[in-house]
Amino acid sequence: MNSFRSVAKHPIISLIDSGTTLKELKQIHTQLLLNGILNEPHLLGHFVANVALNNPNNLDYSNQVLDQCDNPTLFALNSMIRAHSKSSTPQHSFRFYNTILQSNHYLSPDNYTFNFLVRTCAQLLARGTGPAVHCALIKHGFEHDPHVQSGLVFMYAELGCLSSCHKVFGEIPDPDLVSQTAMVSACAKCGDVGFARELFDLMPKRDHIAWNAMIAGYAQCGQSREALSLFHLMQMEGVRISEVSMVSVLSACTHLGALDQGRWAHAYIERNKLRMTVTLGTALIDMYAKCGNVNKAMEVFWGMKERNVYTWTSAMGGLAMNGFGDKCLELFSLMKQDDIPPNEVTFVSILRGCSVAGLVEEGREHFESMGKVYGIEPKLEHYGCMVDLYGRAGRLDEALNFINNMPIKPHSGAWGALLHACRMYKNMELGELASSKLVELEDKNHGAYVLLSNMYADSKNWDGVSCVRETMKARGVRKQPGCSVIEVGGEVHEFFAGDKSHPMYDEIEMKLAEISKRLRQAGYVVDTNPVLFDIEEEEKEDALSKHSEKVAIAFGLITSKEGVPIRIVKNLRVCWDCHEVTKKISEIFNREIIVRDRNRFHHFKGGDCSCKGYW
DNA sequence: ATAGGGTTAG
Repeated sequence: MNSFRSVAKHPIISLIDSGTTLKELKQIHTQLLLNGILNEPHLLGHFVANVALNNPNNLDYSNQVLDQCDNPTLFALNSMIRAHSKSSTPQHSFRFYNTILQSNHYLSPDNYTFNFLVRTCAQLLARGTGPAVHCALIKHGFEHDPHVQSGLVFMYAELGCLSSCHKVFGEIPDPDLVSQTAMVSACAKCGDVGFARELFDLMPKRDHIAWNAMIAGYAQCGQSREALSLFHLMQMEGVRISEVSMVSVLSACTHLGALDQGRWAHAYIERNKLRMTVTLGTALIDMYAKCGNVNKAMEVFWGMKERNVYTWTSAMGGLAMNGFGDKCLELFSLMKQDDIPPNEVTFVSILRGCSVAGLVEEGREHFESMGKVYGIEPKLEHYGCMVDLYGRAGRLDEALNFINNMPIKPHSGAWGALLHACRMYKNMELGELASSKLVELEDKNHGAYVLLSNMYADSKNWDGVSCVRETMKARGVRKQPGCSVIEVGGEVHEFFAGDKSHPMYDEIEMKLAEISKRLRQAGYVVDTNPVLFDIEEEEKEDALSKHSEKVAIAFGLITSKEGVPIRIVKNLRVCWDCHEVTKKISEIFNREIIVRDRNRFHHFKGGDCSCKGYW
């Protein structure tokens, strides 16, 4: 019917285009060889491009085909650079670039070549090569090509060079929607979300991609509330909402611990039949797991048709964070059966799983296997996990020994993990060492001081406590204010320690008094040790009852119905007393309380906590 | 015959 619109295609081109998988393309290749057709450079170029672009993760075959050709076309070589720029081996792009350069002017790179090459550099995070490619493309006269320009903005953003982004963008005489969006995204990626917003507001036209870029920018900078409110504005303006928008929305909910809004987002996705991509599924898993609903996270996980390394790693990390170390390791076995190769992030999840399950030997084996089996060099994070693994198991000497034998300089994370273990296992001597090492590395690390002071307080060494206090004062180190958030009725309420500004504060105070009373009636004695400073007992009891999570829990008890779990997200680790008190509250008020602290989850129920006393 | 902007795990 619409044949009048179709353009006559070369029959061989049609044949080549009919194949997408390697198997199909190999059959087509045989056919073409038999007919001697591949001597025609244009057709060979088209074939190579088709093979490479349809199979960016398996480029051996396209390489072989290209090798059979004496004089590959620029089109074929550009296609190879393009395919490699998106592959797991982007560095090979340069081989084809060199082929072009060494062809004795038979070929010369064009705007396509440089556009793909710039994207390769972005992918590689090539801080040295990126600017060199930029120089080369200027020499060849392509710096004013709009595709190349937006590519450069993208590349410099990936390299974290915001000033170069500004320079390139500033030289675009009349930036269009696409380059403006690239710049919005670049500024946000480099942390200047304020400027990104200014640009966004100044854009004469904004399509749904521009909105997505801005919302993602807020989400990536940790400005989750702004991300959500901009999303609501987007809805009101009637802009098209896609699965890409929802990934950022879910990410914002994850960081806020806003389970209700996350559930709403999930329902929205289903109601509007948005495409359940791997990325979106992974964002859902992460949201449910980090909002404390690990069962739902796994339900989504098992429901997915396709899973990539992000999906597996998120699910494993979620299980570990919620205390299901054994389940995390089971999942790793299945991941291997599925032939998904783990990466360095996966090993962070694995080691955390071993740590919460107390599986020291197994953790050590996984750590060893990183380099030996997978060719992944352990990084600082992994060393930190290992110290935590030994420390949590109470094997403090081995933890110290591990630190002392690290091939790279131990970072604050390693000493911090040791210090934490020292507090849990009350090893003052090692704790003092770990704390001093931590301070040596970061003299403003408040955790180093607070933990040490708490250790002194644990052993009633009040001189030690005041000594730490003096040092902190002298060095201008301030304790990070504790902050807990709780979502009620789709709204996120924030409580800072000691802050009385909440409109319902009087009611909260009454609830806190009731909690204290019922705890005392149940025979619970408030432990005054964890307070940082040596203050009067009376005040201590009061100060303790004002830790932000207790205020949030009191608020939760007032505002939510019986039987509904109370979910809190805290910016610091839970203190010992709050942990004990929350256990008791969960029993006395018969309420499940789920606290996500800086490190992991605590599911309090019936007087017990899922962390079993170690966190 | 090829190209540009938005999304996930530590």
